[in-house]
Amino acid sequence: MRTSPMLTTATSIESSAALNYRISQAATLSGVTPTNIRFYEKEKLLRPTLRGDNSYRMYSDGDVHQLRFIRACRALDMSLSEVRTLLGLNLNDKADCATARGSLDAHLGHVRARLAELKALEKDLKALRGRCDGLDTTCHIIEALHERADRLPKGTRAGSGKRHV
Amino acid sequence: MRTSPMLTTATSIESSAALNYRISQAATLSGVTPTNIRFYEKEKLLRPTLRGDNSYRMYSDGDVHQLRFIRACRALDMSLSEVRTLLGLNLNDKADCATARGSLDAHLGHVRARLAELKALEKDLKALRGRCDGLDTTCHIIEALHERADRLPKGTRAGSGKRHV
DNA sequence: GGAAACTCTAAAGCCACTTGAAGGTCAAGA
DNA sequence: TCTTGACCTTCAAGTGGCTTTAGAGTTTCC
Repeated sequence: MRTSPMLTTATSIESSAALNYRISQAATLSGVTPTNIRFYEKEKLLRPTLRGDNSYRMYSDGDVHQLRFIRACRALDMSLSEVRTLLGLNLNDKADCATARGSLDAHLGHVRARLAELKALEKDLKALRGRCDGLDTTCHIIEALHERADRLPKGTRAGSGKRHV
Repeated sequence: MRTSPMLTTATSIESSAALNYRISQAATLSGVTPTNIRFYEKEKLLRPTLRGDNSYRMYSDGDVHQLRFIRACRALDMSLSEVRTLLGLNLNDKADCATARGSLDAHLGHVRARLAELKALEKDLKALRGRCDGLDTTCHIIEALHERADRLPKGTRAGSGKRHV
């Protein structure tokens, strides 16, 4: 990786912030892959990126910060739409603060719900696993799975396509 | 829902098991939606379904059991490919039993890993939430999120697209 | 001047479904 | 007989958050 590349002049730019980085440098600085940066742009988590003469995307320190902000939110497992909301909020606006708190509360609720599901799941799987040590002539795991199929209540539907551990 | 429909004769069928149900009846009995049954067929979790003269799919009690078996596995959050494996296993085969145990152990491992992640996440979110009650002039949640962005280590990548609470 | 390393775009693949469109089949009622 | 509407059929596209692939242009280094 080059440490101080020759930059093409970014002609289409008037703004004050210096556009010092090409996409892979922004990637290194932010910890978000180039492909993923383009994806975030497409998803409007980043402003339409300014381009140099060669049509290469150019990024400022502010852009890098924003990418890191997105990464911090994603590390908290927030959805991109939650992140989009958070990105637009003003630090000193009471209403925006309420929005942030609401968003966080909702997210925390989801996390706790999933946590409860997974705990129940672990218990269930552990019990199932405990039934079989492979020494017997019949496999008590497969057996129990078939018994389960017969006992299944009407209501319990299969997963809704979100999760998968 | 009709309780005893006039069945079209299933001409293309020699097998012994009676094909008593149309798709929506199989759906009711198994708790898997008709659309989802067709999807499972496409994904080869069900044999190519036998058809009546009108090309309607027809199901036996064994098919219904198999659907419920799939549902039981999905309720344990197994992937369709894990389910596919499990479906082919013989109750009285030592090797198959080892396969079942291996599959379950791996799955349990995934669940536990995710559980650990989510626990850490909850703690983190709780701490973040605790920073702000909305009474101050600046929002300490938004603030903390931006600080986090600046402190983020290089390595920690955003989610890999599997989860989301 | 040539090769490597970057950049670009657009499209498809992943998982487990769900939704929608456009049409065929069948039993009951007017 | 004709219509209504509840079922059934197929194929395609949408969901989320990416990754991967293909094909082509640009820059940098030797």
